[in-house]
Amino acid sequence: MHMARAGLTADRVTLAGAELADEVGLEHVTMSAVARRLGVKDASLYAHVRSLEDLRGRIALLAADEKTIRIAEATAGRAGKDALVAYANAWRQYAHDHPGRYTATQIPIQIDPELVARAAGPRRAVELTYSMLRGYALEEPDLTDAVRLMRSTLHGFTSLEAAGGFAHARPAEDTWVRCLDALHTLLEHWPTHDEGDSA
Amino acid sequence: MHMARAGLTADRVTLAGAELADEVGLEHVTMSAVARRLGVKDASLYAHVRSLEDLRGRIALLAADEKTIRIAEATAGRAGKDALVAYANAWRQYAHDHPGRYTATQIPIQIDPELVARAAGPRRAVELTYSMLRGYALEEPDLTDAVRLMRSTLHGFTSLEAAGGFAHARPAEDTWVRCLDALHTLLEHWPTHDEGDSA
DNA sequence: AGGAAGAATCTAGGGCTCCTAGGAAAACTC
DNA sequence: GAGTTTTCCTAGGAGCCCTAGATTCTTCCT
Repeated sequence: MHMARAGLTADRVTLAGAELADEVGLEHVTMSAVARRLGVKDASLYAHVRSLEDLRGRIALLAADEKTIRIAEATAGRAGKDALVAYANAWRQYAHDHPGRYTATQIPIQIDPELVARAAGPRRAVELTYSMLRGYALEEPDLTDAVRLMRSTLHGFTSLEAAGGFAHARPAEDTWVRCLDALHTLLEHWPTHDEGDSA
Repeated sequence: MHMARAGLTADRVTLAGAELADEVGLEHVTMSAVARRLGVKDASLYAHVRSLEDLRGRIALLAADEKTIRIAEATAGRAGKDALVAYANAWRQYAHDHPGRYTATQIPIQIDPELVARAAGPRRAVELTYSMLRGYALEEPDLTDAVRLMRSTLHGFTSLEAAGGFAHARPAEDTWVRCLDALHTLLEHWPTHDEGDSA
């Protein structure tokens, strides 16, 4: 008699937490709530996950992996502005589809280093940005700066959009398209260094 | 005998919460912690603040006000790239000086509307961006798009920087300066619409 | 098949948090 | 100085995080 095993595992717990985050917001992802969703007592989760903070970190890494995969698929075989647009749209779409997971991405890094080492997501994400920008003729350190600008703008836009930062006057979608245009032309005409600040 | 009155008020509670947020992080701002810092029992706070969520909202509005004031002071009497740089530096500096308050800014809006109406911060912030960008020859709707791009990039950069998103290879400071250059030239050569997508 | 070893889950409980209800004490008003 | 209002308190319920130790399920060995 009695219940069959729930078949928990660190990954299943993380997934349940991620789903919950998308549904009710990351701040409402609690041990008890995840346990309830899995039909299990909260104490049972601690065999698979060290703490709530650990769980949040795992959700963040899961999100980073998923987002990276989406971007990789979207940009595969594309170059130039095509690649830029595909990259950016995949980023934004992921944030829309998985708002809870995406906000997990933003938490200041306090994740088990061993776990981070095993997750390829964040590292590959940066690499993808680099290779996507290789279509534009940028040399280091301009390339690094461009990568950072790129990531800042995409993150800032999706983040502000999710927080309701854009008043309704003009559709965010239209602004998005124009911003991508702007970024593209900016990357094509990246201001070179020796102008005004060198002796 | 007994204690003298603590002299609490909604603003004093909010300020204590804001200070605590800067010291230990917004997620550790609890009713009990704020009460302890004020030398008071946690139940006493509920005479001034509706709930923890309400308190967080008040901290967010306080931060928005303060940030706006700093930006206004920094850009006063400046124009063009001067104004742009002053604006951006004030933004970033505020995030550095008050990390807890700044992250409060990012919480999805769920603040008492009556409170929001009384706080001029967020509205003035957008107005300031508009007037700062008037130096560049932009017409609507390009102006709105530029404002949004501007805010997205600044928010994204400071947010990623605070989260440790920039590996140590190149100093974030250098990238920052170059990004402002890039934004400036972008605003001067904002891509006009009728190119490629109109019939 | 029987039983030992190991893993997964549960029960019990401590400490902390948010928040409410109602009482005591200070400050203000006249 | 008495009454009113405001400020702060004590008391307590409900929920959450997490630990310790018991219990049940699986697996695997012989």
